[in-house]
Amino acid sequence: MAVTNMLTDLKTFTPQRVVKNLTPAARQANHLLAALPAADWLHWQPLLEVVALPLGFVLYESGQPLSHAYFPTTAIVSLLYVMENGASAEIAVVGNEGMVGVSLFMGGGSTPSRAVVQSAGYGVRIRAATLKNELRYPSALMHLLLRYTQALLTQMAQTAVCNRHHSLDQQLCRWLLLSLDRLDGPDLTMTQELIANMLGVRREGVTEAALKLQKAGIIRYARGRITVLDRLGLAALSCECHGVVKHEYDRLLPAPHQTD
Amino acid sequence: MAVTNMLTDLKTFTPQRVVKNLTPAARQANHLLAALPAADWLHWQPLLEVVALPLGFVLYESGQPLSHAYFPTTAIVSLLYVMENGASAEIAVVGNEGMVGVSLFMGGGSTPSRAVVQSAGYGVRIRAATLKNELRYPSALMHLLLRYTQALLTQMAQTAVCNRHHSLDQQLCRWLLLSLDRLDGPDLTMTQELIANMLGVRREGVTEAALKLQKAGIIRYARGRITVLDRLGLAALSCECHGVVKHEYDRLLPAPHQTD
DNA sequence: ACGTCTATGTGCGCTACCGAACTTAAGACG
DNA sequence: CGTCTTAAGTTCGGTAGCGCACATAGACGT
Repeated sequence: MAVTNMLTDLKTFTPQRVVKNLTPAARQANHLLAALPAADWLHWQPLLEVVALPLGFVLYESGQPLSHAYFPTTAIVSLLYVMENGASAEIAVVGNEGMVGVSLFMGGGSTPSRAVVQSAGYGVRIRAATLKNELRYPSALMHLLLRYTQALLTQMAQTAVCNRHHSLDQQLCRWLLLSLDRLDGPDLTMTQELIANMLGVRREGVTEAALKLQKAGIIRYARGRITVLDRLGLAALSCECHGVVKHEYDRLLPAPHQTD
Repeated sequence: MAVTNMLTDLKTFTPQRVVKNLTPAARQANHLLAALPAADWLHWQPLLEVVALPLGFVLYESGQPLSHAYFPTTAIVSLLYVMENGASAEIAVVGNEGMVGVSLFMGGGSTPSRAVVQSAGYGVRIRAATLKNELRYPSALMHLLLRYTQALLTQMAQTAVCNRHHSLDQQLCRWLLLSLDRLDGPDLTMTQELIANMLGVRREGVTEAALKLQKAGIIRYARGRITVLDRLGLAALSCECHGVVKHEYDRLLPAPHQTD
């Protein structure tokens, strides 16, 4: 098993605190926060702070207590599991639709996985103790987070099934779609090496799969920059997994009702 | 991809209502119920009923609203995902340590997976509407269930990783250990065909793996009856996955404090 | 006792993916 | 401008698991 794991070699950045206040824009940028009733938002707002999340930043480490919960806005975070021998696999992706650190309100305080920033950007965070304290009684956010957790559960289940039954080609398509859903444009900054770590396969395998996609005119890429040219083509080549997960997210977390 | 799926061919039994009242024994038989403070138990007891769960009984179907939540006592339930082409894979196992139907209190009401009785036995159930209603406000059971859900999350994540990285041999060991943990004795009633469906592999693959284990004197089996002779041997051949999951269950759901 | 299921064992060619070693080429940086 | 680093492409032998076809052998009903 490949013990080479780029992710473990990356420097551990500390996130840059951003001093500017939470703008309404920052709120709208995360679907969970955006879905909060206005009254709740007024309550939560002073407890939140915007932080930069650089590529490779580790939000929490396997088994370690979480210091904060994060609501990504423009960043994408991978939940990944690193095994004893160093091999890794992504078990879920979190972007502006979700939250990192569900174990905080589930009661465990930690999980045997690691959260790493897969695509640099910004997020909003809240102190672990604060969140725990605030969620002792039911609230709109609590219910929202529970529904989100169920969606996360679905994503993990689907990952398990996909790992078992689908080809690397299909999984690459699924992964690209999953990332695309959480980004603004069609471009992602991501080397094949990193994708291989996420999928838990060889880098060479990703190269071959990516070549096929490029030859088919579905993506274009060079040196860590991938552009998706044909989203529908991707979806056609992907396994059902992406669709199922997306559908479940839509069902559980309907488009944020605009309360501003 | 194998479209043969024994599980879909099994007759759908209706569970036999058991008239006798909930004895203290029935409560102790499920760890979650056993962990409830005595006062809470008095509250919940009249809402529960004991049911027989025969092999192959479907507790809930993918995407369908749940009618009840189940707390297995002697039965074991598989959460499994059936794909469009009929291929299947188990994403988690639930025995007397847990509960089937977490989506009820997570808020979704359904999940894109199926719950099937993998080992016949008994369980305690509660009506979906009742549970939902009772859990609108925080309670001991709610916190317990949330912690349990986090353990389930870990199990799913580990399944995903295991599917990716470990050999069929190792996975069979993991699966046997997972089942053994939820049974009284060292015997399980289970054909290789069914195990193959759970693991999402060929029946022949299971045959070969099982042969190795039998030749090594670790298990003995014949026609749907498997006896584990050497649990430590199993654990030695298994991947780390079983240990990680068990450890996390123990951490999140400590041994029930005896309140009777 | 006989035929019939059903569970298990076995062989065979095939494919996807692995592990390793190497090449090529595009930025980065002096 | 030349050098270094890193991303991506290529090749090759090995292997785990697949799909398929078929053999064997308990269990069980009549």
